Amino acid sequence: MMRKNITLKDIARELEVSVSTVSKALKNSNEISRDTREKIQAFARLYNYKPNNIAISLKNKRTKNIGVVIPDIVHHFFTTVFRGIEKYANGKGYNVIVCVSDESFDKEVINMEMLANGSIDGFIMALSAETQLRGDYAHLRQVAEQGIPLVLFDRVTEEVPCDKVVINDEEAAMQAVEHLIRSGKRRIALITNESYLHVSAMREKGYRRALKDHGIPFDDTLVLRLPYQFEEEELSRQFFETRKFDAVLSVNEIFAIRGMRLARGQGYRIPEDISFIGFTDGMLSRYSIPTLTSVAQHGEEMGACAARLLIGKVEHEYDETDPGSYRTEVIRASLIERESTLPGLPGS
Amino acid sequence: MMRKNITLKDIARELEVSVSTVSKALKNSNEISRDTREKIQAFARLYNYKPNNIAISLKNKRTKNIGVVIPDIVHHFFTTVFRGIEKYANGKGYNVIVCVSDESFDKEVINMEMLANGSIDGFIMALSAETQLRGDYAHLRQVAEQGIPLVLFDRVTEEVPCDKVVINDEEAAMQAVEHLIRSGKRRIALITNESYLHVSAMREKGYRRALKDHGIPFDDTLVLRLPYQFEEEELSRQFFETRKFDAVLSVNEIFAIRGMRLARGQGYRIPEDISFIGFTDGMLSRYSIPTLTSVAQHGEEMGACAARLLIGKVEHEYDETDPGSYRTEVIRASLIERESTLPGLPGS
DNA sequence: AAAGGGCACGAAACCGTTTTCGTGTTAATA
DNA sequence: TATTAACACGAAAACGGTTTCGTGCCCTTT
Repeated sequence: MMRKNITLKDIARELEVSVSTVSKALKNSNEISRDTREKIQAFARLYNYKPNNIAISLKNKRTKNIGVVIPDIVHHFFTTVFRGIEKYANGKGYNVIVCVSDESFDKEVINMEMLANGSIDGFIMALSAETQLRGDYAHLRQVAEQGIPLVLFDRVTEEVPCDKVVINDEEAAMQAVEHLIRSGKRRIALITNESYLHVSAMREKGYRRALKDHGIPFDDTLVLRLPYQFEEEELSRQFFETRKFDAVLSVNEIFAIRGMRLARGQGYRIPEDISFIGFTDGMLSRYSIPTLTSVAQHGEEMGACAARLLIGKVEHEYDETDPGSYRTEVIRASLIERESTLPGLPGS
Repeated sequence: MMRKNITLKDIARELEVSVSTVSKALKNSNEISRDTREKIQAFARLYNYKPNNIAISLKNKRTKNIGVVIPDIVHHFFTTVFRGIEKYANGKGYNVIVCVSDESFDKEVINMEMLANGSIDGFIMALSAETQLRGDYAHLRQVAEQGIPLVLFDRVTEEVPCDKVVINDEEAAMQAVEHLIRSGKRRIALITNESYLHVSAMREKGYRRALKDHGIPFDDTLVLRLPYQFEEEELSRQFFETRKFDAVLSVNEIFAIRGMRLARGQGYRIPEDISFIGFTDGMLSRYSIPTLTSVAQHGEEMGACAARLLIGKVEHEYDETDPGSYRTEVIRASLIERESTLPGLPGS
């Protein structure tokens, strides 16, 4: 006895009034007499009337959906951001459609096209690695031209004019390195990925600047560049065996954790012999042995911020050709000190 | 110069034909002459015509969206399942709308109602803790009555007739305990959460059965029940200080990792003095020290299976009053052996 | 030459709302 | 009593498609 959802027309027929009357009555329009209103509302309640979202969307060209396109969902940072987005959006009555680009340019394009034809009111995205590598942002510009608001977070590019939410990567890396220097370390290694990721480049920049500011020469042999999320044990092993350093800054959590394991395996004490700091304060940092000092990115805050910017654009008019109407919000990272570093000197 | 998306009507006006002709031409209907078809198609391509998804949804009462309601998104297992759902659904041309219930009954209800009015073609859900605690499934039944297909995974209930995807929790727990027993352990502790979660209850059942099958008496003092995701260090500490055991089975990863840390803190060697096995094979299991033997739940497979079942129901007629039309798929868990357990005796 | 049959296209209904613009009735005003 | 305003409601268009059912025209057939 599957009772299909009841429509305005059904109510109108049953109560022998017109659909327009029903529609108005349900919105409590005082164009309709008190009597009729109450009768219609009672009937609607009785039969559990719920307006059809699709029809409403078609009518007012607003779906109350926002599209989120991210490179990966099984990833602590992205899910944290997503939580922030979802919470804020839900509070504003929006639903969230997620598409995963899997770090692939093509999937990113396809996903955006699927959604850009009426399914959503705006996009929140982090660019896939491949997209950043190719530097092809035509699909983003096209969406912008259609008048669909777009907010980029974390994995952003300067080549597309839109709202952005980033962390102060360069500064955060600097501060992390300075923290190491203050605790007496001088030979500081960097573990990063092949640098087509904008964020990695920024972090490396901060790393170099901190060294320079403290008169420590940059040594390229102390930089280990690993393929993205590829378990290249051999490269790392060699690095830890042949290079001498007393601290490590890693652009992500995994590389740091794997580094710590290798270092311990080779008999180093952490943090006495080698200190470690990683970016992305996830589960691993909190539960590793030793626990990992890390740069917290406040993903939930980023997500909420991105959603706020997007919904602002969706609900209010703006001139999308005016670069001045776009904001870039910086969510400041903070260093969470744990066992993998020595405390800095007091008074700093 | 925001050029809005072009519509059938625009094309029709420009080419001086009717909308129906345009519609048919674009679908390559041979009701339309070759000439006209080509002209219209060329024009459409030139102006980058894309049909409006919302209009299509309204017309054929199919949104090609599926709704996923899960208790938490910053959670390795759920995101893994989600990835499976997303991949399969995307392959079939579906988009996925995610709502997070935050383990709250009310949010679960509200989210479902938001989506049930035309936004989606079907639901995939894992029940919130609070919903299971209350045992109130009216919102699920209501959705089913509306003819909206529903698939439950992992956090399921027998009280709602629908498709389900579960793991063989009881059996997997049994096998884990047997693995411990085979490696010579006899006093096996269980760390679980307050058992209104169906899965936890099942795992405890398997734990008990394994003990019984091997003639080991069940000892209630060896069961530690922790509040859900609540960092109750004191309870755990007491447990590890006052009870004597040589192995631990934990219903999740976190409890196991925290247990290992406590045990090591008290001078126990792992796995020689105490072995550990945890459920949910996530990041922590792979990177902890020692690495944690764990029961892998194959989340991605579960997700794909759930999506397959759902889309099957969405696209084909079925009798929702016939219990025989519902399937329960069991995805078998597998034990991943790592450093936290001794290998079982050979030949087993 | 009349009948029949394709062919190529258009009109219109429909999906479920919202919203504008009448319009008939009643009550208040001049 | 005639005018007008307020009131309560309905008709119809609109959102952007799909689909059914005509229908006019031309060509073939008897």
